[in-house]
Amino acid sequence: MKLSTRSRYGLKAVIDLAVRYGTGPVSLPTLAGEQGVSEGYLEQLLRELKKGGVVDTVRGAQGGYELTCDPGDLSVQRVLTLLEGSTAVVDCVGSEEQGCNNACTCSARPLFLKLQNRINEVLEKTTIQELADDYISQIKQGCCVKNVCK
Amino acid sequence: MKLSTRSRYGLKAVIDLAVRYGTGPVSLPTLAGEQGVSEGYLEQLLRELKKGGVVDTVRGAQGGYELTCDPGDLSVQRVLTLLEGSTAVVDCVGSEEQGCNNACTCSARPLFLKLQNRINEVLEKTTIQELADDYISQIKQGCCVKNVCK
DNA sequence: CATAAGTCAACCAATTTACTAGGGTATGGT
DNA sequence: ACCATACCCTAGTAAATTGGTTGACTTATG
Repeated sequence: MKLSTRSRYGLKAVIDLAVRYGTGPVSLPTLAGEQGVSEGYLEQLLRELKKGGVVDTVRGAQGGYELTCDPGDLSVQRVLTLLEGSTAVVDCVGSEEQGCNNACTCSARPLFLKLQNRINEVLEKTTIQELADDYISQIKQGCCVKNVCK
Repeated sequence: MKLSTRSRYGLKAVIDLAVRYGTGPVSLPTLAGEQGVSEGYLEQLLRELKKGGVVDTVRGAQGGYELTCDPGDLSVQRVLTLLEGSTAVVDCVGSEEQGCNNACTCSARPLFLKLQNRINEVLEKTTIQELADDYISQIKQGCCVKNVCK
């Protein structure tokens, strides 16, 4: 049931980009430095996000990454799906409906469906903007310093 | 975010035991046969469930496994926690609160907390009895035959 | 005492995860 | 022109996890 570090690092990078939305591209060294992740690893995650159209890049000096859309229009679901491949707890209740031909007699299926629904509700309704706002207000209260968290 | 086969096989075995609750022990070959899992593998899962006090065993001929309590008093949460180790999506929001000392400035933490709450709601409120009842009524409608599902 | 059945430890192969390394390409400033 | 900055891409790899299998042992029933 665990979320991979891919998802955690990637999501936090997106939130970072949201905080800086509209102020020009943010470089990989900046993003990686803030989270204590290696540049090489984070770059791979950002590339997935680029493929998925969530971030855009500017090459060359003074380049970097930026969100392609308003963070208020970006759901956590979309970000995690790109990073994780899928947010399904079991394949047979995912959006791709990978064929389990025993669906109707799988004794655990009703549970899986209910669980997946609740999860999707949260992931779809929560926007990156909300998380960025929460984060900013935490920072303003100045309780700690860094966003580093394994 | 995926549930392991451990959890799926183990949970389904427990539901199987719930369906037969009160009718004496069910043998490993019976349980394994019904789900198309190897006996060796399922045995490991059942052993965890025994350690956790969810099932009890009777050794020797005509022995087998049985639930230690009424399926109506057994939550899915309890079963999955034994099989999966923990149902936390990230360690820092699990019940053991494994120390992330940056909790207050982790930009993704509010999301993780909300997500975990919704998941726990479902897992704690759903009883094995409910799943067993659903399953029995599905079977009575006779749509397919087996409970085998990878 | 033979047979059915749970107990337990050890091992194994494949896959996934979480990275690292290193070479390539584009852009801006001097 | 040149160089520093920064994204682009592929490949490799160590460790952990997953999903098992094997086999020796113990305990009860008939």
